[in-house]
Amino acid sequence: MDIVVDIQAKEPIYEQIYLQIKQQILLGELNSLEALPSIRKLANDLDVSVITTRKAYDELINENLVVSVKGKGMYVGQIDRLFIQQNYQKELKKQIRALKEEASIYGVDGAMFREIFSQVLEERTDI
Amino acid sequence: MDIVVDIQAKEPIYEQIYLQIKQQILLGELNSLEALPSIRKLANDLDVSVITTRKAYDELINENLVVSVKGKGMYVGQIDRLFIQQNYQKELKKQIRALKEEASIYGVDGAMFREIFSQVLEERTDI
Amino acid sequence: MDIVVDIQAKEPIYEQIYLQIKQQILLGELNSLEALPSIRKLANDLDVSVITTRKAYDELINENLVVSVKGKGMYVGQIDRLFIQQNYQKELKKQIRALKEEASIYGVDGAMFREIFSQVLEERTDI
Amino acid sequence: MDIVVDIQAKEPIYEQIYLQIKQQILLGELNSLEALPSIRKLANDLDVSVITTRKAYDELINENLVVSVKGKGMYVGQIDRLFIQQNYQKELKKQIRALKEEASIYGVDGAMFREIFSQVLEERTDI
DNA sequence: GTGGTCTAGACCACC
DNA sequence: GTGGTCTAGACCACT
Repeated sequence: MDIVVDIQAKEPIYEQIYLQIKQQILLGELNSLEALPSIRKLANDLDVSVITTRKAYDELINENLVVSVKGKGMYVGQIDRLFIQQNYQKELKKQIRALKEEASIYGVDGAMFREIFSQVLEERTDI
Repeated sequence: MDIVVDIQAKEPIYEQIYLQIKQQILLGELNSLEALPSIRKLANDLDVSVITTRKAYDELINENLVVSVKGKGMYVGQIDRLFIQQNYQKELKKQIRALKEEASIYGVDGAMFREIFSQVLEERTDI
Repeated sequence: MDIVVDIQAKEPIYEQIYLQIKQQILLGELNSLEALPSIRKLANDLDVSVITTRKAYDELINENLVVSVKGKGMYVGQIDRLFIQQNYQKELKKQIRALKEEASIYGVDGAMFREIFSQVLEERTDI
Repeated sequence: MDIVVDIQAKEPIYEQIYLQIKQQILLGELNSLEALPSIRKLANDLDVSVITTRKAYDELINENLVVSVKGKGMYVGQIDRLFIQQNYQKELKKQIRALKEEASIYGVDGAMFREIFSQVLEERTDI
């Protein structure tokens, strides 16, 4: 489990932890039913408070990505990738809409927006 | 000057004010050197505290969009729209890249991303 | 009399007017006993309030650069250039000291300060 | 953290605080990521309002000299001293040029300017 | 009248 | 405990 917390970032620390675990689960780096570090151990490793790691796990449990087994620890849940992806698509649309609206403030119209978007999509992605 | 504040929104009030004035300046609805409502008048009109309108103006001054003249009032600064738009385009590209990377975590590949993007762009924007 | 007021400048308007008249007197562009525009005319020409031009003239009178003749108007005073220059030298030293102190904050020591100073002094001044 | 505020000084209190913290950061007396006193503690120690210390910190955050971490406190940012010093040197040159030009108005020519400058540089700085 | 500075409170989210 | 936001007052310099 590689997790890095950036104290300078504007997102809360618990969200950084939450996002990184979520990402590793979705990418298949952590497999279903695999054990995760305990709240206390993770807090210790990252040098943050127990409350912070608990909050991160709470969100993951809430989204069924992680299951907590009393007396044993935290485990990666059974993932329904299709469901998650569909949910994400709604979120993605929202974000694109927000971007488009912001762009219009700066005088970037639909055509220009599409052009910029295409440029980015055509960039080589390997570093 | 049409400014609307939603006291229930999660964005700070001063940010709402800041964004709306910024938008009107960037869109050219307010011209360079044109007078803006005074801190007190705006606070009164919007029924918020003087500190809140001041903070909004402070940010605008910080970005050189507004100049404050002691004893006279607030004025729209001399804006280089082209420069601002070019800077923004770089920022926009960064954000699209981040979105694309995030999407790949959720299993949304380039083609699907482009498809979702097109759907959003074709939405009617008036509502 | 060419006077320009910059509403965006951070110095008060009365000070801008004061400084420009003072400069023209010191440079000999305005000669001793020459008539100056009245407070009201100047206020009108510059599109500022009478109070503002009065304040500028008050300072000039205070420094004996201008004399006000009741019922007639404002006139350039008899200038003691040597006295003014000596006074200014004290002011100049203060400013250089302040600059030097500020420089030390940024890690610019005496030698570096002298070097930068020399570079500026050797610049061609025309243009 | 030694900070002294002079309530009688003409500079705003928040600026005094801002300058002294900035100085200590730039001089390396405070290291990157080191914790700074909290807004409340500093306000208490200096016997000024919380708003005043906040404004000082706000300016420092604005210049990326300080980072604020919600729920934890204020920390010294990661500073690129070389970059800052180089930027400052440009600013310093501008100021010296302005001073030189002002001096010429008062009849202080290049040689005299250099002489006055040398006198100041040779003053002992400890007092 | 205006903006610039300052005070003494308050509630919230986060750690 | 911390910083982020907000309120309702105040005095000053400038126009």
